Amino acid sequence: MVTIKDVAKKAGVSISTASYAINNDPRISKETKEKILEVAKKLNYHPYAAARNLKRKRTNNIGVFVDGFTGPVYPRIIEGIHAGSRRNNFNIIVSTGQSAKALLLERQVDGAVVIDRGLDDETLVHVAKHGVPIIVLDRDISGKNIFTSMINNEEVSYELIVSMIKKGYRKIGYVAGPVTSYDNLHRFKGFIKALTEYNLPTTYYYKGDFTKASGYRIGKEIIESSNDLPDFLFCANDEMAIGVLDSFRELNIKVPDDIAIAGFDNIELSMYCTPKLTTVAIDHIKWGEELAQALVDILVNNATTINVNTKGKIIYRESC
Amino acid sequence: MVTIKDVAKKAGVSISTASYAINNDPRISKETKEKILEVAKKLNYHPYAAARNLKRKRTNNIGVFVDGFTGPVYPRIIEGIHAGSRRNNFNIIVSTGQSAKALLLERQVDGAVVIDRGLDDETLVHVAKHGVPIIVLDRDISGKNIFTSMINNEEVSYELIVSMIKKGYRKIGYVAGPVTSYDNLHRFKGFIKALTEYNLPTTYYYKGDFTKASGYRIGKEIIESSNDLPDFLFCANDEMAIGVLDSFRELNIKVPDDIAIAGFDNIELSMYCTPKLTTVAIDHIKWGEELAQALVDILVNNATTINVNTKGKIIYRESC
DNA sequence: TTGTACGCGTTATCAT
DNA sequence: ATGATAACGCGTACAA
Repeated sequence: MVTIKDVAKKAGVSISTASYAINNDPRISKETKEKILEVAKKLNYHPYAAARNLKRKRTNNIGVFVDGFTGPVYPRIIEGIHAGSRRNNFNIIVSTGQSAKALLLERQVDGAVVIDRGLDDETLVHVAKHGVPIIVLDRDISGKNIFTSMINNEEVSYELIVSMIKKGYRKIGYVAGPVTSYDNLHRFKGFIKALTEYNLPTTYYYKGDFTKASGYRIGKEIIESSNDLPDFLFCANDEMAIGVLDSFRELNIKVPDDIAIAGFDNIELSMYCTPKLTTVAIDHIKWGEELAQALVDILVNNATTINVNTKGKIIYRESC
Repeated sequence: MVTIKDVAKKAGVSISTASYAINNDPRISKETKEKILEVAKKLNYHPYAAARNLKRKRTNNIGVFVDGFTGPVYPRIIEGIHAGSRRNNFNIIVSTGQSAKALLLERQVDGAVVIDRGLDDETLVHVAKHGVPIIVLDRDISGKNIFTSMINNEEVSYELIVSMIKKGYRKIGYVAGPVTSYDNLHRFKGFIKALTEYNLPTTYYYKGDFTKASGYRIGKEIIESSNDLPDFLFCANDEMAIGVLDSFRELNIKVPDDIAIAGFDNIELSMYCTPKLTTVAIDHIKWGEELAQALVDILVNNATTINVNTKGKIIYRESC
């Protein structure tokens, strides 16, 4: 392994001089600096992260911790975070599950964006308290050095429901995500607010878990086990909406004529399913960029608050 | 920050005893070990990765470096790699672009799976030579400590084309991915082999780049700028096939009646587009698991070869 | 079974 | 402008 020692020796300077040159310290003369950098290049020297991190007590890595890598939403947020991080010379490390926990606990990242329900509150609070700032998405948790960023779920859901009420729908149902999801919770609040305001029944409630499979199951159940059908279903995300669509197609329920449907997220599939899905669009990439910038501000500029909130935009298509 | 020193002091033992206990060294008595672990737990001690890595000269991290996080294929491979890594107590670090390069060069990973055209051969060869084993996918590159894993692209493509020839298709076209792609190259070879064998013209060739947009463009061009149309189009991946489908729909070309289409990858969308796409299924998750296992074998068991190849399976649907 | 002491590669303080 | 050296936290060879 080629170390800074080798560079120093070959360049005929001391180790500290080599280090200064490599780290752009101004007190090194131009010529020696150039000489050293040239040697470093020739030897293909790269600082050894483990040693540098140990000494500096930071890594220049930002962690992005997600539930999983599949799915239509996370990849886009990550893409954005990557762009924002690189602009600030931070590397991004994406991980999940136990890997993510280890990376956090053993301090292989300086800060993190967490969209991973699998990472327990206790761990997050602990590492945050000890100096690793954390931004959580879709989660209600607070503590020193923990920040949250959200979508205006409640407002936009409310707006969507009201617009459907004005179109004449009266028996409006909600296909819910997991109760642990902040997003789900606030979409539901908007839904309830609209129905309450218009004195409509709130009994059409179906419990899913954000997966297409749960939507499919719910679609079947609604049709097969009840004769009081809703006329419009607001699904807490697109994937469930598409699952419902699948089951309705099999059961010969016409959308939107028999039952109208809307989703949330504007995933790619929502444009390709039949009928095309009315949904709420989120600019996930831009959101990710802003998240990274906010984290960097905390890390290098000692910012103590963040203000990253993203606005959903309703996109009307064929399903309602 | 709580260090092993704190643990040792609180437990009333020396630093090395604490270290032994934490690392399961057999020479520590059961009671002292339990005592130490208890104290570590209470203090919420976690070894500091930077220090441990520096001393051990390894990180227990496996890097997964991809072109980008979006798209239907990578996330599934990553999911598999994660599962395989965790089984062996390795953490996975997913990254891209400059972040990935830095992570490699500064040795923040012990080994890596690379599916990132942006990482140049030179970098890969260099770090591999210096002891970081690399498995590359969809790429032709060789060197010490560099391994490759592939799909049986050529065979399965050949098989697909032959089956179409037997159905009576004669004017068979190829919608190509980037020429830098090994996958594309071998799918093309299978295509050519079949056509040559059956004495069919190989003039229907269209140059895309694996994106849906390029497929869309090609679809338009084929119809608008030529009066000698192919009767079957084999697309080097599903995304381009779906782009072609989109353009054909707009141009009122019936699939498969006017022109039949097949893709490759069996992405989720291929089941939802109209008509449903005939394609080649790859079990990406299983592939990822095997990749991780192979890398671990190299890392801990000093394996010097790998044998991870995945077989595509043709799935006939409506598009041909 | 446990403790002492050194070294990993780097940065940074202090002296020259 | 440059060099000598201590320190970061951990693991381990060796001594006891």
